[in-house]
Amino acid sequence: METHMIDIQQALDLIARGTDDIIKLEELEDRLKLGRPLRVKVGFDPTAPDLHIGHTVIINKMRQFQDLGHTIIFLIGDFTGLIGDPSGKSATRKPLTPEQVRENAETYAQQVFKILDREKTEIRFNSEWLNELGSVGMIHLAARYTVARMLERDDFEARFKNNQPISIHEFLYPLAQGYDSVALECDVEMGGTDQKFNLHVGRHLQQHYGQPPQVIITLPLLEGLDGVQKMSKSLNNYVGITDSPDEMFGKLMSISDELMWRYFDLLSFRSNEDLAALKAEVEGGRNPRDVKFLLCEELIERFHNAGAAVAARESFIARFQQGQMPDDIPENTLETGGDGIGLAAALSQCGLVSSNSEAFRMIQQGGVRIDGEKVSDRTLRLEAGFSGVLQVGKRKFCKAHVE
RNA sequence: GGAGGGGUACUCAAGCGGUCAACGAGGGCAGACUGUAAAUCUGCUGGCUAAGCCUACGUAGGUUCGAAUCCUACCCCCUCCA
Repeated sequence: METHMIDIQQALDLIARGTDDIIKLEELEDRLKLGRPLRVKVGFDPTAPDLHIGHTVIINKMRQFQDLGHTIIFLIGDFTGLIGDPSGKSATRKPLTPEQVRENAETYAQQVFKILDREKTEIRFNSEWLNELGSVGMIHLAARYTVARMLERDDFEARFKNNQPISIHEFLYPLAQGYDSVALECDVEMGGTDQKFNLHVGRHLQQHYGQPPQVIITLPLLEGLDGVQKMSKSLNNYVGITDSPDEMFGKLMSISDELMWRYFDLLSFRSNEDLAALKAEVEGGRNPRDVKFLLCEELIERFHNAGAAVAARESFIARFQQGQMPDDIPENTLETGGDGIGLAAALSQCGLVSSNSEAFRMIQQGGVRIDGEKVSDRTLRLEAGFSGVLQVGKRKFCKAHVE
């Protein structure tokens, strides 16, 4: 491969865009000058195969590396998954069976190749070499790091100071992850900003094993729809990349104006000049809603297609600006043996509320409608032969038939 | 091994014999306003055959007219000392 100085500078600029930190930039430059495809590792947890747009921040970056001719190692942490990344959460993970891991990996692949180039992606599992390592190997590995250094890690330090428990095995997580870099002879490892410590351990271990230390690149974590906590499925503040176009549109429209710009920065492929222009327009009086439409459409186009994006926008406008009912209302037939059914029970059976008690509450609060008409009588019965659209709140609908 | 602290609803966190289906905060849901935004205001936030009843404060018993609150045993968690 012919490489020229100018190409390298361009590559560096592209890689650096949107990153949080690169350690070290000079080393990255040196590696690029080698003129061979670099081995770039990114690790994923095997327990959460449903990717959301927060994950795509890094996946986009992976794609950029591929476009520059480098090799992406999509590492599935099936071994480290037994430990669970100690960052933040304390829930213990249930070990997955090899079949589950394989299934999850397959799901990952389907989703991730909407962005990545399959030809330039190596999918690996870290149980491959970590099982091999054995207890003796693990002890040797553990001997490469000190407790004091381990406690430098922010979340360990905080927990230690606050008398929160830290289990010994949690120390093994960064070591195992770091060893992955040794086993794979990585040139670069990328991760979220919360991964910085783990990535550093990789550098450290590689040096012990006589390898040049990997360059580490951290990327910002995308905030969830609430704009505060990081996007995650468990917090239910995410947009899944397999969400339907309508879902994506609705969820993305619900983010705050401020957050919208963050999403543009991290998710949009628009140029910086483009974004600056949009910002200026909004400041000049353009309705931010319409700019948010652009964001929605770009992302839906990416994960579905252009037609779906337009359709989603139109259905959004019809439904929420003009108050029309959606076309795809689920239907439900309620068997009552001809006696009719109480409204609360009907709502509950249609799955619009989780219990009769909740149904009563919703009725009391004026959140229930039948065919668009607000209902306030909690004792209302739907007689046999009834057929109509039950609605709870603004977005839950069900077409019910009573028999 | 010793000493101490703790286990309360989705989460955090009060309560420490009745007025506790359990303060407060966060989250969530609903209503108003709207751009399904933010902000703000209001209400709700265990279940049921629903003005009544049932199940809930780590588990199992006990004391009491009455317990989340007292007693006993057990389980689990944390800290400190060894």
